[in-house]
Amino acid sequence: MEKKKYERKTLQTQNDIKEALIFLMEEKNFNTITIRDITNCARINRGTFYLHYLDKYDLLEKCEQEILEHLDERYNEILTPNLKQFLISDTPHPFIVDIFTYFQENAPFLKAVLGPNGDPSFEEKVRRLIIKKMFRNVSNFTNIENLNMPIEMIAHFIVSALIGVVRYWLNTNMQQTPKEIASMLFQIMNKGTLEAMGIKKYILEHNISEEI
Amino acid sequence: MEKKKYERKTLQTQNDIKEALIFLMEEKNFNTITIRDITNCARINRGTFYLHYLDKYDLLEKCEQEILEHLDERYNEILTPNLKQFLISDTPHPFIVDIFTYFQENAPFLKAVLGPNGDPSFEEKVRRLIIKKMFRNVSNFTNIENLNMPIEMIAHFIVSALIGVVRYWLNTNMQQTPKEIASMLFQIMNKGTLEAMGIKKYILEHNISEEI
DNA sequence: TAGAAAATCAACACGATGTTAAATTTTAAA
DNA sequence: TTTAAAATTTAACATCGTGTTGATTTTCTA
Repeated sequence: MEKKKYERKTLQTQNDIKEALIFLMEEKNFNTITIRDITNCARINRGTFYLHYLDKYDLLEKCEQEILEHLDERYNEILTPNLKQFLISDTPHPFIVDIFTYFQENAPFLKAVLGPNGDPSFEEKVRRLIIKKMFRNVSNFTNIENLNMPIEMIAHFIVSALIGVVRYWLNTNMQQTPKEIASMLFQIMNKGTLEAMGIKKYILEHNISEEI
Repeated sequence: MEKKKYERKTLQTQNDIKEALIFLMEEKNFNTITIRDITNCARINRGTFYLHYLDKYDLLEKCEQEILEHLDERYNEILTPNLKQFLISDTPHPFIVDIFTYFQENAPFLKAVLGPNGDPSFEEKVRRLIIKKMFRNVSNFTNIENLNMPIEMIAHFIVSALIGVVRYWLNTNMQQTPKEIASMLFQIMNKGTLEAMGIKKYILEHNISEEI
């Protein structure tokens, strides 16, 4: 109680700072953003910034940590779902739908931090988190030893593709619902890319010669 | 002739500077690297740096541009290959093999610039370049209008997955040959991820119940 | 409304930046 | 080997962002 006396004001200031950072990151590179830029944008004194954060990297990391912790908490209870839906339909795994939903809720920050002026170490942290969640039980459903490539490689393939689709989706202003985009993602993953592009079908129908 | 009199020395200095940048980027964040760090590492005077580059961002961009131009030139003559090999075998597209080969040749720089301390705008440029090359003729092999998702989305899926596999490969010190890793990538793309992970087969063999 | 917490303000030392002019070293051609 | 041009070095400079400090003002809430 006594420690949280004035926390409303503090939180307001910290929120102003974070919003200023997100606003600035949408148009200029994080490297070129100065503390003064941030405090001007947040309409606070430059000294105030240092009452809350060590430096701009500390600020960025705390913004990122917030996202990562929410993502982590949000999916700790999700159990391994019905596997059949992977195989017989395009119904996406609810874990993936929730990822898109959460990314949609935090679109401005994530668009900035995953964008060309963003922070590649954040993307790596997201990759690691998702791989941890998605692949924790994978050995229950396949013999890893029998595969002719490392399972980690497939994991990186999937997670990079997932984040790539997220980035595409954010950059095209989220024309699809989270469920729709997750369903599209699942179609590509399950059918393979050639089938998803309709190339297999087209070649059969048009009887394309072997050499072109 | 008269203009290239002393270019050997100039090129040597510029090369020293670039090598110093790559060396430093392997261990510390680009943002935290100073001009003095670079010139100390390259054993040249700090002022000399400014005879060659505007600032460290100019240096980074010129290093990146070199890679991108080589990538671009290298594949301008590659024709659309036999499409059947996409469908009936795991023989990877020579374009993809060449990407891995070129990335292997420039592993130290690419590992650094695609890594967590790297430059996300470079990855975007690589994505754009590869999409341009890979998808220039795609409408010859499928009816884009009939797809139930945007072809650009599939393009971003594929290219992000490709770069994800490249990153995995670089970070695990390239245990596979370019042809091997490209072949693995193609297996995942063509079979789909579930089949590549052996999950379809496992579930059929073990008769796993619908709910778990 | 009084007291405590938070934010502001002004001033400071510090270090990296980018520029300059003069001196020095390196290079390649005569 | 000499020599003139080119490249680099050196030292000095103003500028800017950083992070800190102590005194002051504003804001909140009890």
